[in-house]
Amino acid sequence: MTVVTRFAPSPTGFLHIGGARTALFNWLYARHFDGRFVLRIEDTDRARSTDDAVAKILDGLEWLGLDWDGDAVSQFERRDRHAAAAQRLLDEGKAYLCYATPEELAAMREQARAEGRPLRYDGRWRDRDPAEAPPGVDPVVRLKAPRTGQTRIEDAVQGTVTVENAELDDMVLLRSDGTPTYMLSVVVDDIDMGITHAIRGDDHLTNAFRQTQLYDALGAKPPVFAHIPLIHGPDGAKLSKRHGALGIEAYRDMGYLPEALRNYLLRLGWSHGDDEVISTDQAIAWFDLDAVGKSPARIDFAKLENLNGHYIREADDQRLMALIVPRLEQDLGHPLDGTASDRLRAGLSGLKQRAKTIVELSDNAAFYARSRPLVMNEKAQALLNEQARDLLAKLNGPLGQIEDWSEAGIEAAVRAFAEANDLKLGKVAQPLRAALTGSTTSPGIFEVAAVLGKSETLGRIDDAVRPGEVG
RNA sequence: GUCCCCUUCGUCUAGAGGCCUAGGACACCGCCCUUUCACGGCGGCAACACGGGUUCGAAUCCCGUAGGGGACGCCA
Repeated sequence: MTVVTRFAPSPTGFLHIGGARTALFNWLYARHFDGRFVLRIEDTDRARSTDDAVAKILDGLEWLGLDWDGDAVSQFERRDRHAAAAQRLLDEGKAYLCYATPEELAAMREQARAEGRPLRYDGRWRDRDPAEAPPGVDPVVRLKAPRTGQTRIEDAVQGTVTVENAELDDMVLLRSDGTPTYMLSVVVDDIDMGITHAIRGDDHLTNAFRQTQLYDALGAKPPVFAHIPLIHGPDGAKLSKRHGALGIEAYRDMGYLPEALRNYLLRLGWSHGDDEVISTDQAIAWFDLDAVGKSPARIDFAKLENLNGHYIREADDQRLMALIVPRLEQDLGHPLDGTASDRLRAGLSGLKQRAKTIVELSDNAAFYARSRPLVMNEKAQALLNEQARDLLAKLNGPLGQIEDWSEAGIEAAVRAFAEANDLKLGKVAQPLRAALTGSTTSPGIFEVAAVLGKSETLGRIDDAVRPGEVG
């Protein structure tokens, strides 16, 4: 039997980090078994679903590299199919009309809470004659769920979980306006779409019981359920906006690479021995549900950053250029010219060793793209005291004489200069770095000078030597 | 409140009765490399929630306690 998994987000917001991981697990599972991974938009709540949210979710999945098979299915468009299923259950006596009003139900819940009883519908219309229906009330359709015995699910992650049927009430299938509820839609769609494995957040575990009852009523076999633990914030509390329940596009904007996020999310709740850096191909080869943990995990940005740094170092230069150039152009306020692009390309391998995010990479690359005179940051300014400026002024002579303007040639000249003046290399290199980059940290300074070229290097040194005299 | 689930270093986790004086990774702290910052290398700090069992032997099995989480909608 072919494995069919699905990701079924409701388009009421962005694709958040938990949803992204759920999608990833479903995707990996399907790819591992050479099955299908389908996408279903759960848009039955018309008031809260927006096209914008759908677009954002699709974009997020694409960016993450999680491709789905076939077209995304709109659950709302299948509402007739869902309603028909409810009607069938009604005809078969497995469902009934309930005339309890929302106000009535709210009162029921409130009273139950006050009395310390479980909060559930008491089934008052379950066996009542519809002839007693109050006038002017549109009924909902409820499942006539079993009241005795137990419902059991064999969860691929959580194991066997059992609940007394007495704990469950009769769920609403069709609302009073005739539209299907989530519970009904999910089950009917999962059956119709041939879903074999429902991998989703642990918050759905209790839904799985009700859904199992519905499967029974519909005479269908439930899929394999796999409820994966939720992701918590760094403080252990439920993930909220201030933690990182951000849209996936926020992670992109913070400068994370999709493969880094995939790797990070994969390791959150899943493991393969001591392996940490796991390529997507390896993940597909190794992924299975039995290695998914049962307890919730906290999100840890430090680890994500570390992984991101790793993938930046591995990334192709061409690709990184495409990521940083737009950022730089925005920062600079103008398009980059050919010289700037050439310098970036030449300096990139040195830069990417030192960046943990694309934002950092772009910021650290800016000095290659900026034109003279450079703005110095505070530390660089402090470093360029009178003594350092004198030194740089003296250094310009030997640098100007260099024939072979290469990293090695420059290094040889600077080292000779330092030796001749009885200085440690650092005494010369740091002022030089400040002058050339406007900062006290950068890639190797000889590399920087080589990339900048002779005249730009000499010019930047001049600017630093006479800070007040330039524009 | 009711039901369900979870509990190994700060964090993510390895561990499926003896291989555990509990391993790895991130973070943190040293040292090395070094022109800075990174990378890399070496070393360090640091955990089986608690209490009872079962067993020759328990992080691993059972029971309880505590803590945490989730669900309880005509939301999904």
